[in-house]
Amino acid sequence: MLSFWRHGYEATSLSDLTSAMGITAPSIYGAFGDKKTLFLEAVQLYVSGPVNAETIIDSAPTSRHAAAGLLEASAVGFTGRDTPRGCLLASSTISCSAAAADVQAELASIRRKIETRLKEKILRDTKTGAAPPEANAGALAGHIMAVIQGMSTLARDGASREKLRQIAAAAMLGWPA
Amino acid sequence: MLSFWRHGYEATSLSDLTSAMGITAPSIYGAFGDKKTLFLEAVQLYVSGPVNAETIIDSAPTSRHAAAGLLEASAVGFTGRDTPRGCLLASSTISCSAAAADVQAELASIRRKIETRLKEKILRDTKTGAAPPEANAGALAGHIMAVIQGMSTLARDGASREKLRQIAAAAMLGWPA
DNA sequence: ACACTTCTATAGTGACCGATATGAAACAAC
DNA sequence: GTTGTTTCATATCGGTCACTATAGAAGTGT
Repeated sequence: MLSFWRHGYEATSLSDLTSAMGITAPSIYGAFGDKKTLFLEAVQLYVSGPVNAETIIDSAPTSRHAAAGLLEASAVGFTGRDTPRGCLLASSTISCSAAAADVQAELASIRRKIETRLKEKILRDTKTGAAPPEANAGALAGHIMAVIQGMSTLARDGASREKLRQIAAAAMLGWPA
Repeated sequence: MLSFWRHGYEATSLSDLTSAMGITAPSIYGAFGDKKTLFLEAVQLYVSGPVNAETIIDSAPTSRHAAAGLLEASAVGFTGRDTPRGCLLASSTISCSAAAADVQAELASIRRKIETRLKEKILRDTKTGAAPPEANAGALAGHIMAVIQGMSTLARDGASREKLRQIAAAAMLGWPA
């Protein structure tokens, strides 16, 4: 999975996987079917890990806390010592061939779900008074998602955890109320 | 070049290029040397085109105008009718094999140059009074770059030009002064 | 001990990758 | 008209891709 994280879906070859996992190709195909399924199961592990977006959003008291929590988790998670830089979900199928368009769409769908969940959290806050009623929930959620995507690329380019934290702080400067 | 833009550096094959350019493989190698050089020349064309980051930054009256101008140019450029979605510079080497690490580093260097130029514009404004002296130039510039990176991915995922404009507006809400 | 199932490794499938050697066609010089 | 040079396409290079057919090893039940 680290190979998928580091090099992306298509640039990771079966021989990369066999040598990293310590098993041979027929075992992989017996257990997972094909490369695509193996990748999507790795993604599923990633997005439902101990620190995952849905949990952060749902357990936050307000949408502001949710946004800040997502950004902080990203700053930490994208610069881990024992993992590749950046985000598996954000970087592994950004550009790929037409043959992988369905995998790309699958990951885009996961990203959209996270954005929608954040947007609805903001919307609820505008109704309860925890956020100004005129706040543009779609724009705010989209902005946070864009920043997270960008932090992934910056982490891959070598940005430090502290730099990502400063970017997160700059992103939260415009949060309403 | 559109093939590089749409599918990225490694996912674009020589046969994609020959059929798109209407010439044969030996002609490409005679003219450019290899695939890597051809790609980097395409990137050079892209980043020095009629609407390019350096010009936007340098011709803006203030760093605030520069940031807003970069975001607006991104919203428009990433959703063009006759070009692939997103940004060639932001998406074509996000994840690639170890063999393309040098190409990846080259594009990262170009992105860093743009960020540095924006940061220095902000720094100058903090000295002339056009921006508050306590503004964190590095964080602000990094934030704008992250948003642009993220807008590229969102555009690829299908976000409309209007959606990107709203994200840009949300990103500028926190701009100081 | 023996038949049977399960698992995995060796070896190889056709297809495509980036990059070229080779030969034919077009053109310039005289 | 002949020669030398340049241009470009056909055909092919070795290598790697995702994937699998085959066969042997390990384990189980009786």
